[in-house]
Amino acid sequence: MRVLITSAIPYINGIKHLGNLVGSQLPADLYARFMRARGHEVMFLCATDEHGTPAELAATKAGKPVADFCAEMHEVQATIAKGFGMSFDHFGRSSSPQNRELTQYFAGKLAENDLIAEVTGKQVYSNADGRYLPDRYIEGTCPNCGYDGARGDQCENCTKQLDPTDLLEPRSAISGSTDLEVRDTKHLHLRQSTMVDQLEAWIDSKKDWPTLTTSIARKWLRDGDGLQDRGITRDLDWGVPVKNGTEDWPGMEGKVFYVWFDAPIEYIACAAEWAEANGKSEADWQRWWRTDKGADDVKYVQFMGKDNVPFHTLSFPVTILGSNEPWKLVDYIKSFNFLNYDGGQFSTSKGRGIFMDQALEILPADYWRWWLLSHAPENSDSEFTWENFQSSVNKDLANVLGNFISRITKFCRSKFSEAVPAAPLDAIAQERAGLWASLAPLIKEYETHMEAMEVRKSANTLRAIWVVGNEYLQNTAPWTVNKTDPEAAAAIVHVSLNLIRLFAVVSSPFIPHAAQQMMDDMHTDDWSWPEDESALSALSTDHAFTVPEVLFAKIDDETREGWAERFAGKRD
RNA sequence: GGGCCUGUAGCUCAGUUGGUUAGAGCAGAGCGCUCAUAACGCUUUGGUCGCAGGUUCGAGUCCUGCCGGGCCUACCA
Repeated sequence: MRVLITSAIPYINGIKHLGNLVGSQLPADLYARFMRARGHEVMFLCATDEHGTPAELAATKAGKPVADFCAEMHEVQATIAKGFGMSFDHFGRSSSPQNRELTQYFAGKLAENDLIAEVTGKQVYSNADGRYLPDRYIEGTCPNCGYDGARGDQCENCTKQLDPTDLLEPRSAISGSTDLEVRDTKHLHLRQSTMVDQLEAWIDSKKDWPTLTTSIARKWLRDGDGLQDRGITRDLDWGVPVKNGTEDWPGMEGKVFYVWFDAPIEYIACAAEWAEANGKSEADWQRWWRTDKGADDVKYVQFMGKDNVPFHTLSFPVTILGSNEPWKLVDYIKSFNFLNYDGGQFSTSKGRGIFMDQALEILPADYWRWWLLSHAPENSDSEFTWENFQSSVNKDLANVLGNFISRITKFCRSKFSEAVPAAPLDAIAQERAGLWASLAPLIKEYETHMEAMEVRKSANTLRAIWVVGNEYLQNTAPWTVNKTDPEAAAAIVHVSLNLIRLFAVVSSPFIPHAAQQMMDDMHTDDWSWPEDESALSALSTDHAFTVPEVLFAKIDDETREGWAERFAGKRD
C-alpha cells in the first residue's frame, strides 16, 4: 500500500499559530513519518495557499507587489515548517504554473460535463479602492441593532446575517471610502446541488470517518435548502485567470478563480511541482493521483481543522467526481477541533497566542510537537496553558524519557565503559525476552492507534512504552546486582542500551529531532521497526555510544511565568 | 433562530454494540530505590459520570426536557 497524505494548505498572509499547526500539518507529519517507518511508500504534500483578497491586502500593507510578497512569505513558512520537522516530500505553492494549468483544466472538464453555470449577480465596487469588495470588507451600521461596525456578511454585535446592501452608510473596510456602488458582474457557479445524492451516498459509505467530518458534511448537504451552488470565480487581479481548459472564457476576462476552487487542486498540482523539482516525469506523479495510471493501491488521507471540512467533503469532491476522469478521491478525512489559548482563542488577526516562529525561538520543536500532539483537539476543542505545557514537558520528556537514557548510559559509563558491555549470551537472551514481553503488547497497541490516526491515544501508549524502560531498571536494579554479579548486571545494561534505540525508532514520528539525537548518541543508523525481540539486539557487544547531553531540559517555574507574561498580549 | 459537538476525580482525558466493585496520567499521601535531569518504581486518597425525568432485569452509555461550554451557519480563508 502506498500512502498519499495532504495537510490543509496554510494561507499566505502571515505566520500560523500553534492552533493552525496542530490541526493539520503536525498530525499529517506524524502519520507520514509513522507510515514511512512501517515501510510504506509515502507522498506527503503541503503548500501555501496564496490567492485571494487577504493576500492582496497583506501585500499592500507590506508595500510589496503581491507576487513578491507571496514568494517571500512562502519561504518564511517553508523555513518554519522545516524547523518544526515537517517531512513534506514537497512544499508547493498554489500560485504555481502547474496549479494554474490544472485549475483551468478542471474548470474546462466541469463545464464540459454541464456542472458550471454562468450567473450574473450584484457586487459592491469601491471606486476609491479600485476593486470589488468581498462582503466582509464592507462595513456600516447594522439595520437590526444599530451597531456601526457591522460587516457586510454579518453583524458581530447582534449576529444577524446581513447582505452588504442591508448596511446603513456602508463604507469600505479597506479605505473607509463611502464611494461605493453596486455593479452587475458575471461569475461561474459550481453546480454542487446536482450532485447531492452522489455526495451523500459517498459520505454515508465512510463509516470509519471521524464524527466531526461526517456531521459537518451532512449538515451542509441537507441543512435548510440543501447544498447550494457555489461561486468559483472572483473579480480580482491575483489568482488563476479564468479559462475553459486552455481556451479563453468569453465574458470572464479579467476574472480569476476563487481561492477555494484552486486551493484543493493544488494538492494535485503540488505532486506535479514535486516531479519538476526532483527531475521526475509526469508518470511519476500521476501514479499517485490517477487511478488509471497506478494510483489504485494508494490510500489518500487528508488532515485539516474543522473549518476546512465543507470544502474537502463537498466542493473538492465535486471537482474530482464532476471531472468524470479517474482522479484519486480522498479515502479518509481526519479533522480536528480548535486549540484555545489560555482561556480564549488563538487569533491570527488579533495576534493572540503563540505563533510558530515564536515557539521555535523559545524551545526546540520536539517540545511543542509532543505537547500539541498529546493534546490534539480530536474530540472537542482543547486548551493550551503554560502550566499544563510545563508539566507535560517536564514529566513525560525530561523525567520519563530523557532521564531513562541519562541513567542507563551514565551507569554503563561508570561501571563498564562507553560501549555495550559483554555478558553471557544466555543471560542477555533471558533479559531480552523478559523486556520484550513487556514491550510487545504496547508496541502493538501503539501501531493500532497510529494506523487509526488516534493521536492522543498513540501519545499515551508511547508514553507507556517509555515507562517500561524505567520499570525494567527498577525491577532488575543493575546497580545492586552489579555488586554481587557483574555479568548479570552487564546483561541488563546490554539490553537497556538497546532499548534506547528502540525508543528512538518508535518515538521518531512524535519527536524526530530527539530521536535522531538518540540514534546519533548510540552511534547507529538502524531505524528498523521493532517486530520481535531481535529489535533489542541491534547494538551488539562492544558497540560504542556517547553519553548524551541532556536530551530534554526542564522548564522551571520562573521561565514559565516569563513566557506566560510575554505571550499574554498581542504579538509584536 | 437553526444545526453539530461537548459536560466523567482538584487538572487533562479514556470509557467499544447498555452488563458486576467507573479507569489512566498529572497533582496530593505513604513506602521503596539511590543508577539518573531531587529523577525512577510500587501502593494509595479523590467521582450522586452537568441537572431532572423516562425506557430497561440493568443506564456514564439509549430517549425527553433543562443548565453550562464550544463550533458552524455558505463572499475571510
